Amino acid sequence: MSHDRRKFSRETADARKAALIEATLELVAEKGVRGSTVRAIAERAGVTQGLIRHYFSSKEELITAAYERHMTCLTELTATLSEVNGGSALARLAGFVVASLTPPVVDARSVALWASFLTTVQQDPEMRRIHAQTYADFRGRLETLISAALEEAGTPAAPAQLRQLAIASNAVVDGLWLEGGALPEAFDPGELP
Amino acid sequence: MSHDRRKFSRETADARKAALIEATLELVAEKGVRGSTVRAIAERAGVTQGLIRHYFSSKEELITAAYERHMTCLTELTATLSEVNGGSALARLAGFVVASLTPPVVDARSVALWASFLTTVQQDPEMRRIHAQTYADFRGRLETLISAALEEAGTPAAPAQLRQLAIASNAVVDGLWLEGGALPEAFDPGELP
DNA sequence: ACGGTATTTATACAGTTGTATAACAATACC
DNA sequence: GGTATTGTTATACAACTGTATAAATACCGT
Repeated sequence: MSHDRRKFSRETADARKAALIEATLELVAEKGVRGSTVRAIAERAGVTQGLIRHYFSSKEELITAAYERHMTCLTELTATLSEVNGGSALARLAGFVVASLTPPVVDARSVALWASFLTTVQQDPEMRRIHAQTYADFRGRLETLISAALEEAGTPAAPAQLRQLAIASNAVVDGLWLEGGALPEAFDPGELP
Repeated sequence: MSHDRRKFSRETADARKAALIEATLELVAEKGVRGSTVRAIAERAGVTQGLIRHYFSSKEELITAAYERHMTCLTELTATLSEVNGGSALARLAGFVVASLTPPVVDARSVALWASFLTTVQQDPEMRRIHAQTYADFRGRLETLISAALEEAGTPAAPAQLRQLAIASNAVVDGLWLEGGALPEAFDPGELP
């Protein structure tokens, strides 16, 4: 009568962590951070709940890792998508902006994740750190591209001005990204960029 | 040794409900819906947890009521603020849009609430209903103002076109509102409108 | 002043949650 | 093939959460 012990196969640490993180992101997008229980996450990843603690020392650490993965994936995705149109510095800058305002970067799930993580970011210092770091990375890439484009145009800018330009561009892109993801039906394809 | 029973004063049903709803909104903005426990809400409202069930049949009903209150307050606030500049229909329309894109309507807490409620709205039919209703109300006011402004300009529009105009305006306002509240430091005062 | 009412508090309870630990078994290694 | 390693499961536990109910007390009408 004792329950049969469930079959399983061993996976590499990286594969398991990735599966757990992906399951976490799916669930957080649907139910929020507090609604994503370790049991539900484990079930979606196809494992039992105890395994989470084998790879992450706490739920908080898993959430943190998932947030970091999501954010870095977003900027890497836009960077990769923008690389296809090489050519002039201006074209590369334009490609980066367009990529960041086009699916799959602009995406309802990503905005749902943004919303779900917002509260946690406001309250947890480690989440704040990751937020600041990933934003700085994205803005840094933007700044580099802007700098190259301005030099190419023969109108190079001072570092302080560059920084301001990057901040402003980042704000516009962020806002439009949020808007596009939150109200997907409100825009024709290509209208956002 | 038995704990002294805490003193209390009776309040009207409306006052208590309002206090409980305000406490709920504060907490939801800080900790999210699931992070806002009935005990924490009651404590912030200065009562004990049992009282919540005396005025709301469940936590879900309280959350629902708080969401509805927040949304209707937002549109009533913009409507009130826009009424000061009466005059031409165009001026009233402009006032409405400007009010919806200016503090205190544009506000970090409101966006935090938007984010916190998003997951619940996606999952709970009653929350969805309230969402649809309050959005329809806001867009309806917008449509009325647009209609009046167009008639005033001598270029009245057909109902179908009016509807489309209202939808588009609503999307732009929503997006900018979200942007202004989420990235408050990114804009100079008055830049958003 | 005083009893009745119903607002408010206090307490209890079952289900869920994150965490901790022991038991088991899939795989690598010899 | 047998065995050690450790990835994985199963189980336990205390804290927390929403809900339910009984007891108490502030206030209104008389």
